[in-house]
Amino acid sequence: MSEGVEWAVHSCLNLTWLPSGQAVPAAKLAAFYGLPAAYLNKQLQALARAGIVTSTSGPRGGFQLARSPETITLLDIVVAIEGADAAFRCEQLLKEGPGADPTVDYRQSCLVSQAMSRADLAWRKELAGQTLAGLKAQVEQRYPATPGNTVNRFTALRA
Amino acid sequence: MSEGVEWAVHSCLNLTWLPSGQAVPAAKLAAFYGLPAAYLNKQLQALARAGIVTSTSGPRGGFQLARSPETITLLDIVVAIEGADAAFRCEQLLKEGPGADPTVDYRQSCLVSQAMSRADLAWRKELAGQTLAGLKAQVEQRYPATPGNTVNRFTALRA
DNA sequence: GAATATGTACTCGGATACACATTGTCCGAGTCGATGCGG
DNA sequence: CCGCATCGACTCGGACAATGTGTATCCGAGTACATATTC
Repeated sequence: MSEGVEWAVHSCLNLTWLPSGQAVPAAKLAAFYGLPAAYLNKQLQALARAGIVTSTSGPRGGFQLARSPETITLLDIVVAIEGADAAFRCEQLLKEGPGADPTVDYRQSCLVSQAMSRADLAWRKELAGQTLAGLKAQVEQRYPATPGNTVNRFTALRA
Repeated sequence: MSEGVEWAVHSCLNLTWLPSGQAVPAAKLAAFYGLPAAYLNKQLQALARAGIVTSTSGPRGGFQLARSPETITLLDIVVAIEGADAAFRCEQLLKEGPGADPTVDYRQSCLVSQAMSRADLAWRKELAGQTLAGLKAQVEQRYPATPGNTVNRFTALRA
């Protein structure tokens, strides 16, 4: 899986602690973890295309969450970065096998493909069950200093 | 995910229908689906290293299942080809964040990492629940002609 | 003093290189079976 | 006829290229703010 997923999730989480309506430039989100700014920008663009964040140009511009953290799941973020395709893609080998029917879509009927799809579905279900708001709550309960630390660092980067 | 996984699963499944003790060369397993022989051979080597199949050199040599299909899961095959690493690998971004503790292993304590691990675990659990024997039984029930067709094609390839 | 035109700095966005992993190919080491020879 | 040495063909195994995807970077288009100018 692409490394950008991790960056995107942590960056979105950081955005949840900032006052609503405030945009943060990619450069600051990147500096927060010492990441390459231009490349993180690319990932944020993907999040913007997926409707997870909104982007604003010019001074005082940047990125902010497009909707409430309760409505953003980890799956949303992963799909935005990695694409919607399943990890296992059936190439329909059975089309070349004995007793093959050219009219059949083996992505549906192949039992191997079905088993892989079930696993993929279980994975997606687990990710879809975690919202950004839920994650935020967990962090705040376990590490109460995090929200304050985060805001402080962002203001410090303002220099 | 690597395409070799699909090839490996189908090839292993084909092996379950052949008489026990009979080795099949990689060239025939590849010809069965019209795959590049040398590259499939590479994947079969990985299965051999993982103890899923055994390899025999020389005439009448080839590959055969190393153990009973009841003891071979889809997860075993996927791990043999793809490696044991999880799809999401935590790079411990939090080490660069505010309030970071250098002695902490954030692959364990980071809640993002934990959520991703749970999803990965659900995926693995689903794959581990499917044995080669179970898959074989499903195919035989739904497509009773498959075992015969498979053996016939392999003997035809003997020419 | 207020409104407006202008300049400037800042931000995203896409186009452009680089690196690595996956995919694909090839040839050599080893092994088994067949064959021919000798007993 | 039987046993054995030799030969040959077949198979895996790892080393060697080609390709595609992910990673990283740079520069241009657009925007909002601040400033200077004019009424």
